[in-house]
Amino acid sequence: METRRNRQREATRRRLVRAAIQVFSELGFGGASTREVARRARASQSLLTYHFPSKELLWQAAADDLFGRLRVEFDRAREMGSDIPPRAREREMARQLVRFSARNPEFFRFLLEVGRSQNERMEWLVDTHLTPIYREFTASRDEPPELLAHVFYAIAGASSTLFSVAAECERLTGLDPTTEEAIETHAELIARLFER
Amino acid sequence: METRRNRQREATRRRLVRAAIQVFSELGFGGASTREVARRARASQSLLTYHFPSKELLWQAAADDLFGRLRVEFDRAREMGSDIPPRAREREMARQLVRFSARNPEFFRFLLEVGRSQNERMEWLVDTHLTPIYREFTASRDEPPELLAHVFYAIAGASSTLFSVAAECERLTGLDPTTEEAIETHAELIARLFER
DNA sequence: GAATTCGCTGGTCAATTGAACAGCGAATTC
DNA sequence: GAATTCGCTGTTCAATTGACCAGCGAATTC
Repeated sequence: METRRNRQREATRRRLVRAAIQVFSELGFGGASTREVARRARASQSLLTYHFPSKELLWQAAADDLFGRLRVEFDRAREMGSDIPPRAREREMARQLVRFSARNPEFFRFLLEVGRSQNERMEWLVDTHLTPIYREFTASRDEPPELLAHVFYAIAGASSTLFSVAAECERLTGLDPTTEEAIETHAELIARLFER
Repeated sequence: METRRNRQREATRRRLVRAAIQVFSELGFGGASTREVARRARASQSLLTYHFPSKELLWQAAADDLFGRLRVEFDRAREMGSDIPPRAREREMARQLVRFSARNPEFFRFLLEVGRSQNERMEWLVDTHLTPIYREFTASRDEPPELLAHVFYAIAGASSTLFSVAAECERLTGLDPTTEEAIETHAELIARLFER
């Protein structure tokens, strides 16, 4: 039911999840504190634990949100690309991936943080969110099967690293990766790199 | 002087730094605790704070060690490649980078963790260690200058991501990135990708 | 319009954190 | 061989952590 309470409730949860995504992606799971998340969402820590009874569940909610965004992007891209020849479609998909990475740098930071070691969060993320994505990837590609994993991580890394370390990149190279120009340049580079 | 005390001292510090690299790369700076580092080095926490008075300094020592390994690799590669034609040399450099990433997955995890946000550690790492490396990179490449940063991070990401998330990759794709075969396959892929 | 639900607050808890401290005792220096 | 250095230990401390709980009061339901 769409009561005023429910609307307010969902708005609050969104604020909390958004803050959680930021803090987790900046500080990692262990480095992030629930109080810092609450602070950024302009909420009390007790409100946070009310909506998300444990840090674990908060992290899962953040992951759900991020993968939801990717899902939206994917579906839109597939729809738009259904009538384009396969060669041009692959190029466009690569471009879209770069643009997604630029708009959601937190996404790959999540993946990189959790994939480092064997732990429950990694297993949950793989089983819940990553496996369906990888399945789609393998189905859309015609590389020999023993190369699929290599290409997958090469594309992912090449597309996202620039945006994942934007602050470092700017200080090191002078390039600000968040500008529209930088994003499109990178998209073009990645698309060229992985064609064929 | 090479006294017995000094030898023991250096051995202990090496043990501590090695453990620190592991823990920092797995849990990030904020997630890592000095007690966990000490535990893995089979030392007491007070011994750790004796050799490295603050967590910050321990982290710097770990970074110094990791960049030292890269420096050794670089120098060796440059030496060996001095009489090879530039085209083949670039290929071999790419291969060496992949092998280094495979043997030192902690290296890029460090970079990715620290580059996420503006903070003192990031600035220290860029100014102390990253800048000289990036300078060498730009000098050895003949891309147009506005592409250099893009290529730099594309190569870095494509080479290292597979090994940075080895645990995740194995669960997701079934491929164990730590095997010799996987490493060489990835090296070949990256070398082909970035040639020309 | 009375009863009840429920989003939210403030306070509290044990556990963990990074750091500091006073001492011990074997290795070194004189 | 006496004096001293110094690598190392055990303990302690204040601060921060994730989680829990008893209530309040406006929105909802009856």
